[in-house]
Amino acid sequence: MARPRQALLTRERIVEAAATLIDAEGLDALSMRRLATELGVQGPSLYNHFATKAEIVDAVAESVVAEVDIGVFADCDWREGLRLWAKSYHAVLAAHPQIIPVLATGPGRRPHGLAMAEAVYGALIDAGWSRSRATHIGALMRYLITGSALGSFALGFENDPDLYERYPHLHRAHELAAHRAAVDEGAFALGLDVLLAGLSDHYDQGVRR
Amino acid sequence: MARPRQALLTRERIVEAAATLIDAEGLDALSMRRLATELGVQGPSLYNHFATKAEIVDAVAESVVAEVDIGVFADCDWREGLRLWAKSYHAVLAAHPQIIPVLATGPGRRPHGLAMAEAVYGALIDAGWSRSRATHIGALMRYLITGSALGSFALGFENDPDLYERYPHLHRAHELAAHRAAVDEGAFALGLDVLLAGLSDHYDQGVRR
DNA sequence: CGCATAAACTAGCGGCGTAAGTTTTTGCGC
DNA sequence: GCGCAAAAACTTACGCCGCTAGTTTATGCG
Repeated sequence: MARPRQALLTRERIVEAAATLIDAEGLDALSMRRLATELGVQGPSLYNHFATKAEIVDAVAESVVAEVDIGVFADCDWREGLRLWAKSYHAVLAAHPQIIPVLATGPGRRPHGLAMAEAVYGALIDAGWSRSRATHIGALMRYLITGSALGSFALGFENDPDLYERYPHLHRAHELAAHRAAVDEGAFALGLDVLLAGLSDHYDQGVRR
Repeated sequence: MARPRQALLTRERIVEAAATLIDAEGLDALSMRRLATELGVQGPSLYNHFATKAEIVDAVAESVVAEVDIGVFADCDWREGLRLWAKSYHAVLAAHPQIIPVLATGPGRRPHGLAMAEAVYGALIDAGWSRSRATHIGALMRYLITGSALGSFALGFENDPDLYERYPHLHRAHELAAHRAAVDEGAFALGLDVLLAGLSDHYDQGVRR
């Protein structure tokens, strides 16, 4: 086949297929040949639309970030805005767990990522926080959100009681594996409450820098 | 060469070389052939000592975790113990940034990882926190520590002023790239202070579950 | 109508993790 | 002291991978 009368691929179709594949089978399952097959095409044809595989993965990450609701900062207290945004972000990551490592480590210099940073940072600045404090608070929220999403804590415990015999306090740790999601939810909720309450105290006492 | 009179490889030598390679050139630079070359040996010989590449990476991660000081919980308040442990963990990650993605996402079912979990969880239980709260607090600290170490926040901003023209609050964001380490340090310090202060309040008010 | 461009193709390079089978040395049981 | 299994290196090779190069053909603009 040479050039078809109607283009088989578009950037949108590629990103969509890649996102579906990643969601269903994980990051490792995404290869250029596999993705192309999924689209009814030969591997290298993808390079007519994206320069590298990393660009495709980036675009998938961007499409996920785009799902986060950043309209929540309008007309509400910065505390409430942060809380709603964090919950929205958290929910989006929970819906797309396989892409989280990319979001946790990757850049994010694409429009939606920047728009989100702008919204968070802007809300904090508008509330009266200093530029450096706003930056720190934004980063902090990210640590909490992506960290709980990575779910690495409970994930580390295998469902094997024998493993923990030597560690008295961990003798029930194997039960954690079954409750991984609940642990991360609980830790996330606790972290969100404690952080917002603490920052709120600083704010009310005028410590904004 | 068949079997040499003196074994060329040991698990220790392999892990050490892998750690050095990862620290110096990153996770992507670690391939079985490259690592073997570094050890003066052919690629597949490594499989006489480790079953898979993942096992080697795991062992490197374990050797990094082993550097964290978990003796800090002895004879001190849980708050001070957590703070000292967090700072030690943070410092270790800062010294080995390339391995952080593995620690942030990976299991951790090896002795040193378990010993660390035991120490943290045990200290919280001994202080009177409920099992579920102790679990949540441990997870929360991990989010903060690994999140700030991943340094993904400031990393996302390229040193290109033009990029931010459309985002009024981000017009100085490009400066962040140069201060990535400082941002993560600041956010980590803020997070540690706020979290410990907040948890301390809960504790003093008897809210331990 | 002509032609640059776009979008598919095929072929192939170098690298990857790892499996299989070979050779030689070691060290233990008889 | 000897025989032989296990250990530890080797070579070869398979099937992936990301990506490059060059080819073909349809499209759409001047």
